Amino acid sequence: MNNTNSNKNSDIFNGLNKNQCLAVESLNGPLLIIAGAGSGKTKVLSHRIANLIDNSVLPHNILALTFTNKAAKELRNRIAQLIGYEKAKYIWAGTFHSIFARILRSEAESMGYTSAFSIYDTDDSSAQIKQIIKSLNISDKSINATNVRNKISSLKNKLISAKEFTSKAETIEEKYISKIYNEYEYIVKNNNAMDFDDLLLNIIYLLRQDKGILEKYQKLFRYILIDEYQDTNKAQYITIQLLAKAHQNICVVGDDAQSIYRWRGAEISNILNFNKDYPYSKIIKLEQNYRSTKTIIEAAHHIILNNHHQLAKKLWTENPQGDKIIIHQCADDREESFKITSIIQDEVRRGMNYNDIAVLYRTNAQSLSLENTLRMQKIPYDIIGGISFYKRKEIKDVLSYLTLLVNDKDSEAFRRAINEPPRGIGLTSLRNLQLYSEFNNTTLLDACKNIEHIPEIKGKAANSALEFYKMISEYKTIIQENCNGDTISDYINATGIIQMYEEIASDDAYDRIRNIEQLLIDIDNYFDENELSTLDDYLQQISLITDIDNKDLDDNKTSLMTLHTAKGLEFPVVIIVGVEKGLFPLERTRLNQEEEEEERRLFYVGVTRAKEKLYITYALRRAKFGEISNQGPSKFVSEIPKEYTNRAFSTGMSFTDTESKKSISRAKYDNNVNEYSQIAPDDNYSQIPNKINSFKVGDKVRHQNFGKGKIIQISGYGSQLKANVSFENVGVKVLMLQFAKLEKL
DNA sequence: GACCTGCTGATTTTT
DNA sequence: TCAGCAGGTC
Repeated sequence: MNNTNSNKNSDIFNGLNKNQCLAVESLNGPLLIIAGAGSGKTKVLSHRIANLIDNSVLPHNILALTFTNKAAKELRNRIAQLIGYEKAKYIWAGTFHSIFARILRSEAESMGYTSAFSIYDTDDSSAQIKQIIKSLNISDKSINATNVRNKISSLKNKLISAKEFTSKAETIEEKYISKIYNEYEYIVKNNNAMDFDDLLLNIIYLLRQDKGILEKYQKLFRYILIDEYQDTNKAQYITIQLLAKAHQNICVVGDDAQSIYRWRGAEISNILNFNKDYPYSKIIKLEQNYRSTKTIIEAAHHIILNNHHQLAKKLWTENPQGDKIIIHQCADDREESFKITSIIQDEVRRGMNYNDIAVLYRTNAQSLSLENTLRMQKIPYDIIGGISFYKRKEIKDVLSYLTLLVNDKDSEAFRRAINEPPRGIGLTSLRNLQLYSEFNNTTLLDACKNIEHIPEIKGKAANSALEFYKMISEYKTIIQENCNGDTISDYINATGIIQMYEEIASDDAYDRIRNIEQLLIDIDNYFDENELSTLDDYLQQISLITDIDNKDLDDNKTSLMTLHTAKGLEFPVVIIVGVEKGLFPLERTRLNQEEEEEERRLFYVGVTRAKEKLYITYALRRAKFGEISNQGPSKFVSEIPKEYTNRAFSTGMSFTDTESKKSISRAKYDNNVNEYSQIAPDDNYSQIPNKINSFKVGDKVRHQNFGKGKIIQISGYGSQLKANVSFENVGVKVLMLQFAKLEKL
């Protein structure tokens, strides 16, 4: 094939600038594309892939890796638009984690896993580590599960195995960590599970363990494209090298100025040294920005100039000059919140929609006081990020029940499921089950099956352990034969978890039931759409998606999110808040040049999200950990040349109205339904079957578990419709009609 | 095994 | 300030 395209397909090159064309044309050999913010990176990637296919490369020979599902989805859509879905679907386009999981699944046996291995998220890992700390009897205060998990994760990202770390460990703390790390490695493998880091690591082990396998994938992935290359860690870097070694058809796209994940192992040197790793590489710079006004681009440029380590480039745009950046100094965080709401209101009055506006902050904690004010002023908003749906306790519990059906080795899933609802199997019984299973080399579930051989567990505990086993194995058969929304729903009902929350009957419990119900609806939809899929397909897929992937930025709501989350997005109006000393850049980065540069890149990312208007706010006083702290504007503010800014100062108004603040400040965590914020996926409940509206006081009914009873009171409305039912055998229960499946007698 | 209380420590978090 | 959890009590 020619390196330059002779038979230009007009669609592929339509609307591309010179450098974009160059990038799309250069098909063979190593290529580094430095793509500044808003320079059409995804466009270039998708058009380059289309061009590969236009030059007779088969879709399944192309590997395109991104960091987020969102980026992957967008890339896939754009490719499909260019070449049609039929061809596009064979391209290996996805996140590092999902593509690697897919490969590992098909090669699982050769690595001592089954293809239904579980994928542990950070919470699962932490829980497992907590368990290990307990079992090793480590009482050292400095050893806590989250810290150890982070430490182990960063070791894994640097490809340092437990064994290797053990030989290096010097301090007492390191020795403890190496002990935990060894145990963790062993247990997770034994659980037939991989954590997020393992997905990256095991690929390397797989490719290194067997030359045949390496060659197989080198041949398969003849053309490799990597998005956000500046964010790759060592494991990803090595995998890419292994795969690209033979053919060197590797194209990486990135922007060192937007590298903001150093703290989780990203090595900016990977992009800075690309031309050393691949000596014959071509470098193409995309410097024309199509997103922002001249003012914003110029300001961003001056900010990033303060960083020393970077690749030379200068973003420019043909867009209009645009408005100046407005910097608001506020007396305190209360006033800042009001300022933000008035900015939003003004912009809406001028014709913007709420969803044209984004508020970006450095730390999640900042969203709280902001939310209060937004609610009071009736501004519709949506928090992006934060607590994920899939991390909710009840969701994880239900998923654990499902996991046990496909991976009975998963002790983490077992531990979650066994006592939710409480079955009278406490810590002591659990420990005995564990001892038995370790001694006899069986799963915990098998230990339940053989409960009669464990004399330490008797009575109620023994009985319910056996029942637990029976339930799991019964549904394992049912769901293996017939995997769909109905059988799974039956199973979850049989576990008693919904009934448990019905009995608790608090608002919180009803929220949890609704979340479970939402999950069951999702599962039902999944199996409707993917008839050939199995339960482990579903579980692996779900374990790699995040909340953000499901957020609908098209809803007419203002988005609130951290600066990190905002990467890759754009909004006509952006408000960066809390740009003050000690908060942004964070206090602890003050004396560390590298960390400060990363904070500056984060600020740069924030600024370049704005298309038309940028606001920056800071407060002179802020409540921090219950104390008032005084600070001035961030040094970043003064790095923007004055010619691009307009400054506004505090009016000196004082806000003493703290009552309303208190009453709603918890709402975020309470997951309340309200008309201004969509935190839980509540909207799907607007379609309530009419059936439940037909119940009235005095009706005689039957409940699956509670038997016969009579409705004595009805309260709530819509999805919240509840009935107080007096049952013949179990007394009065409050039930949500939507889920109680009451039968009219 | 479930519940209460008092202590601790608190960045960012693509997967 | 305030959520999460370890450790004590019933």
